[in-house]
Amino acid sequence: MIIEDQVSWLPMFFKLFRPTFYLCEENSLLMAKMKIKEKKQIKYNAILEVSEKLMQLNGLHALNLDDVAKEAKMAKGTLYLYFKSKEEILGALALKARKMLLAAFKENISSKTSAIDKLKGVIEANYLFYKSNRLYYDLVSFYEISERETETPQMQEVIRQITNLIVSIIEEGQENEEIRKSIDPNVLSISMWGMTVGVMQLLKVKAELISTHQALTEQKIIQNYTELFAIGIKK
Amino acid sequence: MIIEDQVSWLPMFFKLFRPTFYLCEENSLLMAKMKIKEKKQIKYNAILEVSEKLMQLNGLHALNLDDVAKEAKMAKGTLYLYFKSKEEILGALALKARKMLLAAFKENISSKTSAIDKLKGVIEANYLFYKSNRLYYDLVSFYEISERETETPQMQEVIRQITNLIVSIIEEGQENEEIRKSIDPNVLSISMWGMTVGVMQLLKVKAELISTHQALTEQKIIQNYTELFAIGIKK
Amino acid sequence: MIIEDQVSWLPMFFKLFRPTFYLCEENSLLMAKMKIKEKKQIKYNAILEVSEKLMQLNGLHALNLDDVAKEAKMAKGTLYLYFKSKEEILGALALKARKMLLAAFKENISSKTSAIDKLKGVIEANYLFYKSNRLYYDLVSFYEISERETETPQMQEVIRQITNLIVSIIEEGQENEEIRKSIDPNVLSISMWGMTVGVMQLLKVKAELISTHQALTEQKIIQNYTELFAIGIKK
Amino acid sequence: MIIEDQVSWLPMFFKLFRPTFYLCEENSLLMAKMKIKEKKQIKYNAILEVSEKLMQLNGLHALNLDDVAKEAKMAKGTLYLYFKSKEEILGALALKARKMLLAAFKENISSKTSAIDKLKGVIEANYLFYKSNRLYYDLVSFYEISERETETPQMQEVIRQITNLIVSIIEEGQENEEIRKSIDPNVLSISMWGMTVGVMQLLKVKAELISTHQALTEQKIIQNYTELFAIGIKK
DNA sequence: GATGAATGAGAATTCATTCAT
DNA sequence: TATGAATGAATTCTCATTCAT
Repeated sequence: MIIEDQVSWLPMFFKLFRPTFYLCEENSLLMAKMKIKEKKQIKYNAILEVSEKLMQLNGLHALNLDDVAKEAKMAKGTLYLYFKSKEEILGALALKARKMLLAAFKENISSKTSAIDKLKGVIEANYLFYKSNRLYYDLVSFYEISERETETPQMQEVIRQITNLIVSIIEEGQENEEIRKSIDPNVLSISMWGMTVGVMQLLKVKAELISTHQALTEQKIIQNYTELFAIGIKK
Repeated sequence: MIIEDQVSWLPMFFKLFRPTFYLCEENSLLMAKMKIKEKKQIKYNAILEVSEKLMQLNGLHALNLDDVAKEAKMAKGTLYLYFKSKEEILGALALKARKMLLAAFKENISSKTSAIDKLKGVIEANYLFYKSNRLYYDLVSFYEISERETETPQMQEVIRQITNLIVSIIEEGQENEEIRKSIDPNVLSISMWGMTVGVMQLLKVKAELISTHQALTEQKIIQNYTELFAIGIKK
Repeated sequence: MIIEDQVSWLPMFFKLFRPTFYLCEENSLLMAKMKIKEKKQIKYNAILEVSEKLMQLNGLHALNLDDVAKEAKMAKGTLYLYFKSKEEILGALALKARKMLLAAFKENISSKTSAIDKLKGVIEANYLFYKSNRLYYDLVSFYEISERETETPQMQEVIRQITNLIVSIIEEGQENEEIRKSIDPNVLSISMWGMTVGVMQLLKVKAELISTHQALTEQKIIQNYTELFAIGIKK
Repeated sequence: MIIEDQVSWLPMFFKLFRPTFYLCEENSLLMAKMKIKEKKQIKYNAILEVSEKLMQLNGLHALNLDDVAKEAKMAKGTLYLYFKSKEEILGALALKARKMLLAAFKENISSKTSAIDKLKGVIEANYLFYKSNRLYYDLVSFYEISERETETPQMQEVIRQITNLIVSIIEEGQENEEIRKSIDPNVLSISMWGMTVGVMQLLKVKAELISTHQALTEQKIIQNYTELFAIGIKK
């Protein structure tokens, strides 16, 4: 590196300065680098935030890079410095959404002791996530219900973590004699994921029907599903 | 139109035929009307058939009215005499798909005696329908998992019939002491629909994952889901 | 067809009118069809003319569909009703250019009797074509000097005709003992084509050099090339 | 720049070295200047090498400054310190290509004694150059067949040298009574250049046609052209 | 009823060049 | 010198819908 080279012709006694020198050099370089990184991160985030905002206004599919650029006060080309394609923007948000969901699961589980309560907690967390982060929920299910070829390894990794989390709860439940041992944890994990996403999706799509039908409320449906699931897996 | 214009220059003596013409007017008018209706129906169906064919070839979303018109040997404008919009074509096919699904449910149930077997039959029919009519299944779930503002009353009606069918099975099961009475049939009906669609969707989206994971097969997942459901509702 | 059907219930005596009727019908239909075809042709030509004009102003490569649409007072989409792509516009003009060149060859040859004079005529026609139809010449050589994958069969056909024309002149010359028989007509035909295009291209590219160099004129170069060629092939 | 800045804070006693430094100043300044020039040259060359490499991979027209910068491990802006524009990079490479071609001519001629053999040698060298340095050949002909306003004096100079070389061979041939004296050497030189480039271009563009046509091979065409040319100019 | 030409707003992506640091 | 983020015009192609005939 440039600096090293220069240092090599510095007279011996000058090297006394090196410690201080390096400290401030290191700091200033580091700070400069950090500033640049931060700036990049800030713009990166700005694009995501604007995209999110626009999607919240107009829906997942109406996202349009012209609008994003305009709203983010950037040139359209600039977007492409941060994301290779529109798809990548969606992907980044979907990744974020999945991570949020995983975090929500972990959070909701942490206070539970029995395996079945934990699984109920996962369903509940899913529901709460859906209720409080509609766009993010949509992003999760968008990639979950459509066959995108564009799922990145990172995105798959989060799903894997979610799956593993559920599988480990199930196994724990089987060891504790809470859950029937005849059920393969992998199979249960995936069908639970399907059922849960399906029920949430239904709440979303049939929101109007549900709100007008006296016997139906979101809570009742969730509760019914949760109980049914719990009974179904119990020993 | 050209023909009308020509008729207008028909010579006087041609009007002699009018009396006879009038005599059979009622019938002929009816017949004419029927013919017209039939003709309309024929074209209407032709458009749907062509659309279906093209969607089967290229997928749900690749449908393109230029191609439909060309394939149906009509002008593009003609399509708009039979359907207000592209959306309406999709809607009509989705309606057909729902009707087919309802029929499949009824068919599969007919041989079953116990309520729980009937409900299992519904799940099975759903799966079989998914396996054998991919496009129609897609059409059902496309409208089921996305919030289309374009669901027509007719489409809702079929869903109502499906719901009613399931509700009545559940009620029958409760009377027979097969199914726990604490469950509200309406609630169960809707959550069953959600779960089932969700699990099917998962099979579709995660097909690759499932096929590469040794512990997973479509059958196992379906079976696991079905059993879990059956146990969950049993008395 | 509609018209046939109606005719079928026309009373006998009305059929007397048919001849006249058909005549005018036929005429009017034909005329309508012709009008439509003509209209299409007019627009098709308009697009080509506008493209040609713009290329003449800004060069072959600056052609831009926005400008074409604006200049032709059409919507951009309309262009795509007449041409599948920008490439096709270029191709159509290049085809026209090749046809014009072939015609120029034939025209210039027609008055010549000896084979060598005919070949000289081809070179001369090439030069005259270049001088009087610069854009078209560019279009010919654009496709001739760049490796387009987009040469259509039609375009290749014209080149084939040009080649055949030259081959047949050479063969004729060999029969007449004008041209050495040791030369393969196919080989000569193609190298003649290469040389000629090359010399023209040079005139074009080095126009400035030529005009400033006292010993050089286009005519001298062409003449020198022509003679050299003639001597080179003579018996 | 960083280095300058640091030097400026060097402690006083470091200046003791300055006398010595001054003694050799003239030299060192020269050396420094040379080093700077060399450094510049190194980067300049690096850019050209990378550009060449990328063009060899993807073709003449696919060159893209983003890629160049990345591959050369420079910032994109840095490219503009060494070249005013992308065009200038191409120009520099085209100049190199022309120089290589001139060198190839000289090399191939050196062993020949008769003027006609030398001219044949030029054609042969052209063909060999085309066969073995495709990119460079493309660069030569790209500037030779398209009217770039960007031909620099340097580039023109090389062409002048090529022309002079050929002119002098022709004159030599005329003195030796090998070549007809009626031909103006300047005219012949330029038409020979045109023909030769044209035939090579044809080999390139019609490569497929040639390879599929039984009567045609590159060698036959070149040979036919060469002979025809030789006969055409012979006394 | 039927036609099909015309529309024109989109939409995604590229890239040579500039310029503040 | 060197950087590299930012620009933004440029460009091709699509397609649901309309409307004059």
